[in-house]
Amino acid sequence: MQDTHDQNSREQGGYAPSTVEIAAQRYWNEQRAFEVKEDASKPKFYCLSMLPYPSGALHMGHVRNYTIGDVISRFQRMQGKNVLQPMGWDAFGLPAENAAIKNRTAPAKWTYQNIEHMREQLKRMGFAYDWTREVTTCKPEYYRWEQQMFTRLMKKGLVYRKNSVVNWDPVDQTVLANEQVIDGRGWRSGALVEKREIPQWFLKITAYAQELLDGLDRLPGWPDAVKTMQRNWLGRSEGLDIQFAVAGEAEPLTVFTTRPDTLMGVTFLSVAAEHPLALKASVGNAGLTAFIDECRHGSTAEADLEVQEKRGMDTGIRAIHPLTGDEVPVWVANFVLMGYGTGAVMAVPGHDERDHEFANKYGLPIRQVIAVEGASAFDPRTWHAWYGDKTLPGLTVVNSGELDGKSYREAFEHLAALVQARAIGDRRVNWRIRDWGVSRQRYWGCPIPVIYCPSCGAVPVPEDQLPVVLPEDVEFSGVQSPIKADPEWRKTTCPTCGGAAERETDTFDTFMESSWYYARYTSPGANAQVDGRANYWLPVDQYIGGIEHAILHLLYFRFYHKLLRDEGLVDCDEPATNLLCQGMVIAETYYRQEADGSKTWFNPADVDVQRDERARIVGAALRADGQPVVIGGVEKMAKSKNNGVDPQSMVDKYGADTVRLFSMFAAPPDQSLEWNEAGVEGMARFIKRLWREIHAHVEAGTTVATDPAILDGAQKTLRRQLHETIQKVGDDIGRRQSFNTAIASLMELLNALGKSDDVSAQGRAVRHEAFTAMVLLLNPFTPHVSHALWQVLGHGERVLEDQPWPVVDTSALVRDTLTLAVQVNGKLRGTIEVAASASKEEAEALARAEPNVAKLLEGQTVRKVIVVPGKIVNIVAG
RNA sequence: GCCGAAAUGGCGGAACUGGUAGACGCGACGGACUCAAAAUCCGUUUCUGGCGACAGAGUGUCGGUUCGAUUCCGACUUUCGGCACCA
Repeated sequence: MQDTHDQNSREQGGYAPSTVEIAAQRYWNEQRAFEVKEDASKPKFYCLSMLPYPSGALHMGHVRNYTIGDVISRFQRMQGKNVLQPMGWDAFGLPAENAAIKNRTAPAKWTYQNIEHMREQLKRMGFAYDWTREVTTCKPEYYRWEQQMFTRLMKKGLVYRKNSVVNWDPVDQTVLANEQVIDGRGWRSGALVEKREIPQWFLKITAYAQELLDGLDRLPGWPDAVKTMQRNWLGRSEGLDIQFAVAGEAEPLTVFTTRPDTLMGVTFLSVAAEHPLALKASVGNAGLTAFIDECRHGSTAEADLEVQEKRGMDTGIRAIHPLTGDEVPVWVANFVLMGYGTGAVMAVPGHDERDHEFANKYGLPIRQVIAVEGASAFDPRTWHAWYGDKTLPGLTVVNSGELDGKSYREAFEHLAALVQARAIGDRRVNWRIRDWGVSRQRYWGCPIPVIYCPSCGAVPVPEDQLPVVLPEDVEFSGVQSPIKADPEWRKTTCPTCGGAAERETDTFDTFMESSWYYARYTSPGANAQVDGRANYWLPVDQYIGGIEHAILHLLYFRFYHKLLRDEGLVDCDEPATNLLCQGMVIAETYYRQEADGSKTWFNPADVDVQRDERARIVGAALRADGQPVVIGGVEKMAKSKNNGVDPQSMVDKYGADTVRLFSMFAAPPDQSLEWNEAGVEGMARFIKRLWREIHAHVEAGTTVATDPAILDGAQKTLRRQLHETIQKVGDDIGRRQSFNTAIASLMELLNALGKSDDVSAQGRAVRHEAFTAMVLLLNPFTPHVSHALWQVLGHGERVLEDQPWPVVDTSALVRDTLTLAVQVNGKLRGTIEVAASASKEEAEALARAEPNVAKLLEGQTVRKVIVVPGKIVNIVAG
């Protein structure tokens, strides 16, 4: 069906986006243009965008992500590469369960419907995907290999089960995700959330921590910000384990510290509320029991724990300081986490900021044991940054007996030797990263392939019994997982002894599926997790996704790749050589304050803005009633602020090429992109203009080939701009990934072409050369209109990705003269034209002769002249 | 709180390796075409002063290095992303 916009366009000169786009898409489809096979004769290029969660409809974040990937894919194919660009669905997850409760549908049905719809939307965008490799992670033919890998890792000892803390909703009797805990309460029940320990499965990512850290140095194609965040997340630290004997206990309390040099400043120890010692001390101690119970409330999220008020209580237990033999009290503190290290830390309030705050609050002693040359006086009441900085030059240990006068390193080595000799500790490398907890107490996920046998324990499901299939046709209320509620599903027999046994009813973290999908795309239909084709395509040459995945997904992705490698399934060490993290898509928000204090949010599409005489926005009004609305600022597109712009409506109105072009033009890929419909119209104008200019050019008759030898000055200048543009667009896409400036230079070229009205044979020849190149240069961004205009230019119907990228004629780039800026004392005072061959002396002479400059130099002494060839002359005078 | 980013005209952004700040687009203003409108085309558009040539100021704030700083260094402010069960 034709929309009105197309009809208008047709009357006005011909560009009808939906006709053009559907025709191009049909042609690609018929040609199977983007299906690829392994081909050893060509360099391969694997371009991968993070797969979407099928939430219902494509949003602008998807459009942006996938347009970047498509631009890079089409560009690389035009460079002669064998390009793989696949797409799939990260189909398990919490939103399907929420939708299921709301709509009374099974999560599977909702998910599959969403996939159908979103696949059509992706196709309408014209992305060059090889759909024969599509992956849907909630299907047994996908997740069975994930289950197989897990059972193999169990046998290798890379999997273990231990107790771990979850958010427990005591009213709904269910585990909550961090997202479902709002201000310490369950989002549905409103009940105060409790921490509860339950047994869960873990993958030993810590066994690969060192390799994950070292590997970052071999990833020059990853952004430094991501590598830095991963380094800090891994958090390698060298320190000592030190044992403190506990009065009346056989077992000592072991703490890990990176600051053994401050050991003499220890005035107490802190343990987590869940620490066995704390629990033991609380028996018969009502106050302590109440405090520990209170620590159980609230969320498990680290951000919440870090900002909560630091609180503690003396357990009454006394530890023995290993150097002095003095008694030091053991406190329970709410900021010590059982999951970190040993769940116990030594407190040095003189030289640790958190301990300092804690000690001042509870009146615990504060001791200075570190001095720094030239630093302020030590005041136990007031924290100064130098107290806790071990890297400062001139740091020496004080008030510490045998350690006095030592540097950080000397004290560290001294104590390392001492604790080793006395067998009360050792050197240890500690990591901040914790093992990956993969158990989820949810239904819509991949079943964990484990069987619990009363006599054999936890047994992996044998490979010939995989997959363990998740039933899809279920009643879902949300109170409990259907496979947990069903007394029959779990019943099975033990693979080892044959006795009655039960299946694990937890499912995997959905990061598990998204950690290896990139490898599965290489091996569609393989009767293994991946097959030999993986080593043709891997590693991924360009990975594209949101910066919000900088740590978790991208670390699990790297970890899982190493697991695949160590299973002998892939050869390389890292999954992706280049990474591009795109920014968010944001939009203006508008609202009205309601009488009850709530806000009603209005979509930007329904609001008009008002401006003052200087074009500044001074207000906004709802189009429907003309009454004012409050401008709420630019924020990430979200349902809660009603500022989402539906890509479908934009494609219907302007066409996919315009939407693609705007999303690549409005901002650099790694920055946030503000959606602005007036800007979209600007892109539509550009495409329409190109369409009109090319049609007008072709209708004016035939052309001859360009003969550079006989061009006049204006023709040479235009052709130089053309070849400068070819050079810039190739460099901007291929090296800089600066798509917005590539498009800007194409707009400048069209502006220049529009200004020339040279109808001579060579004038038309240069225009023809320029239009032909432009259609190819624009093809990665606007493939549909390029497909149509290529035929208009008389080149026949082609898959343009098989046309070679335009080649720069370097002889066309030569300039006879250059413009230099002339500064006096660093301030611009004029410009001069110099011959390209001019010497520094000639440039300086011309600069001094420039009238404005000469006037300023009158009566001044020239002290120095700096000439930067081709750029600037700076005359320092006074 | 910790880790990582970002800040430039009325707005989105450009300036790639320290060398003419504001390319390109939007918006606004003026004009052409039109009976009129839409569409299209042309021109102006950082701020202040000046008829003008031009002068002064200017890239979040404060300070530094340099002949020259949006770019490098130090301190700070604000906003955004992540913080392990949202994906």
